[in-house]
Amino acid sequence: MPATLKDIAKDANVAMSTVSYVLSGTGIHKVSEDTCKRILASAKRLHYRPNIKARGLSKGRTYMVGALIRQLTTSFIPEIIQGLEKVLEDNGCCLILSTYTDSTEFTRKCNYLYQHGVEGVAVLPEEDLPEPNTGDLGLNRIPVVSIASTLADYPKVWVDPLAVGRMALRYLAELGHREIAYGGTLLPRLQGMLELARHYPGLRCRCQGDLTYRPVGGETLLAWLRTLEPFPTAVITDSDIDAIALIQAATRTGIRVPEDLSVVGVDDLEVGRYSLPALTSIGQPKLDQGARAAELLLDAIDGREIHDCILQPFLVERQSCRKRTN
Amino acid sequence: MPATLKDIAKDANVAMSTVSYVLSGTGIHKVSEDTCKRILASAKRLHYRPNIKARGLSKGRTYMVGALIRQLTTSFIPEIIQGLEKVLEDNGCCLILSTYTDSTEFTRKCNYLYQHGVEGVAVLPEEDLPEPNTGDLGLNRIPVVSIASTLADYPKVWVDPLAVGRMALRYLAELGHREIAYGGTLLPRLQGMLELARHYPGLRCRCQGDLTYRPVGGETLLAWLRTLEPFPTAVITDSDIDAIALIQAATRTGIRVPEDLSVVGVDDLEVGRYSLPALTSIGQPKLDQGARAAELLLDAIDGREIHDCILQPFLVERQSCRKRTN
DNA sequence: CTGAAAGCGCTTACAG
DNA sequence: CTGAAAGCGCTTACAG
Repeated sequence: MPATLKDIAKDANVAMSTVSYVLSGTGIHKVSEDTCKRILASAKRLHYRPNIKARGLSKGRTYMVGALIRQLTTSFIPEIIQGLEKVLEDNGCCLILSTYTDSTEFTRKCNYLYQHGVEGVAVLPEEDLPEPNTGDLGLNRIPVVSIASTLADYPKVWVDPLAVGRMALRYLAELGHREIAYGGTLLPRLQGMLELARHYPGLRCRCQGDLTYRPVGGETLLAWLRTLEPFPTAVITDSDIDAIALIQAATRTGIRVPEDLSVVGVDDLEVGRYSLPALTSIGQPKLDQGARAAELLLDAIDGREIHDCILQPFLVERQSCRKRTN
Repeated sequence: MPATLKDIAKDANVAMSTVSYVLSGTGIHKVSEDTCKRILASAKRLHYRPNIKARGLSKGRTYMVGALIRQLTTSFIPEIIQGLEKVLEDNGCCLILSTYTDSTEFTRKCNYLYQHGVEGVAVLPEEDLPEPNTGDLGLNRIPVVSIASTLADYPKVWVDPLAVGRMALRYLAELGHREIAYGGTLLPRLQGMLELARHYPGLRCRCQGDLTYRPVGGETLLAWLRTLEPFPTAVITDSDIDAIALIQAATRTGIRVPEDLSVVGVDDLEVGRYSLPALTSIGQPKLDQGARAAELLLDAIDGREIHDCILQPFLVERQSCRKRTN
């Protein structure tokens, strides 16, 4: 078993409090250099490592932060988590991972995290899923930050969706495209596109009639594109996954990407590099979102007031788009 | 602030110990039904939730387990983590996530996890990276289990590599292929292939001359294939990522997959579904590996003896292979 | 500059 | 059946 403060105190022949002062650094200035050295030596010799949870108990802290996520396996979540973890660790906290699949489980996991004593939690819901019952978290009175989501009740870290729409549209417009389809369902992104579209005479940007409906799979998206007259020369999807699925469906039916159709995805997922053609995408900062969320959480835990953090997307140009030729 | 045992005791007008007995369930039989009810009522009314870390302090436990991983973003790690987390949560423990990039950081993270009090740790090194200094973990005297790796010093959960090799080769052999290349570098997998190859007259399975060398990217792999005479009709790679990269390189140079070349990947990653053609792969159980590792860890923490756990791979047939025609 | 003491929120023999 | 007390490993006024 590990050495405790008491062991060190005995070994160095001083009071426990003195040991605490030097080993925690909180009162090191009021201990004589000599005593200090003796204590440090004992600590080293006995391989002392502070028991963080005991420290927490007396300071009313746990040094734990939770991450509540839908799916670790999809999309850009893992990178966000790494960003979170990095900043938390740098600040002496640890990250507890918790996943849920539905709102019942969400509630259970809130309790679970809370009982384990997390001092704050980062929520990462995915847009295409029903909103979790956030009351569960509010109940506990611990700071919450949502990441990459529009979850209403909490401070959030996210990427400006208007900028995403604008960036995708501008890229295609500059390539000469004038018949552009938006295959997604996010209103703010669409808004960004439409606002910008006005600046390009003759540019038409069309979307699906039912924006509450989320197309499942490339076939569905392709079927919708086929209803457009004329057939668009470029399409913007809501994610790289959608874009790749669309490319697969198109390729199967003889539509060539990018020769016949330019495709822009969103997220800059790793899979985009493995698709054929490699996918051009509007990327969103991932590590950064996690890191910023961690900073907000840490601030809130320290009692500081926090505000939403909006990050900007970036363009990743690969091979799925080309200049309009026809 | 949350209600404590003391609050409940005062509210229900009994001793703290009595409250502890009923709320923790450890002595509920020795408390009268009436007292019991009063306590339960108070607890509910004051929204009592036990402070797990305080409980842990007196029981000498922390109910925390760590996962030490190289990269959360690649490969099948996220699914393994989900498997870990599920079983841990079911057993009242929480999962602390920690990532490292090199052996210095590995050491730091070991200390970090240890100081936070984890009772055990699951290590998930990736094969293509230098082995971390596992002594760091041993020093701490807490149980360690390695997952999906050959890390020597610890009990492990992994997939039988011979079976992986056998399964890939059998599949291609049954499709009629006789000139098969193994583009990976894992000896046990190769061994599985070669053992099985004997049963197919005329089958030749070739590998790279330097098995310590890990080909980077599809171009490199393709270049190696081109040195073979005759050009193989099928190739087995070490991962889906390698396989997809190879397919991209091949496609670019006019080699059609699967018409000219059948390709089998390993891991059954999600990206395999998005590649063109969709990738046939030897899958490995992921959630299961995580779950089994968690069980082992929990057993070891309880002081039980544990043994390696070997799982079997499975075949996921998609479109990157076809019957040999030439 | 140093130490005895109380407290963080729980558990668990031990006595009654 | 119930309660007073000590202890888990730390921190931090407070007194000397």
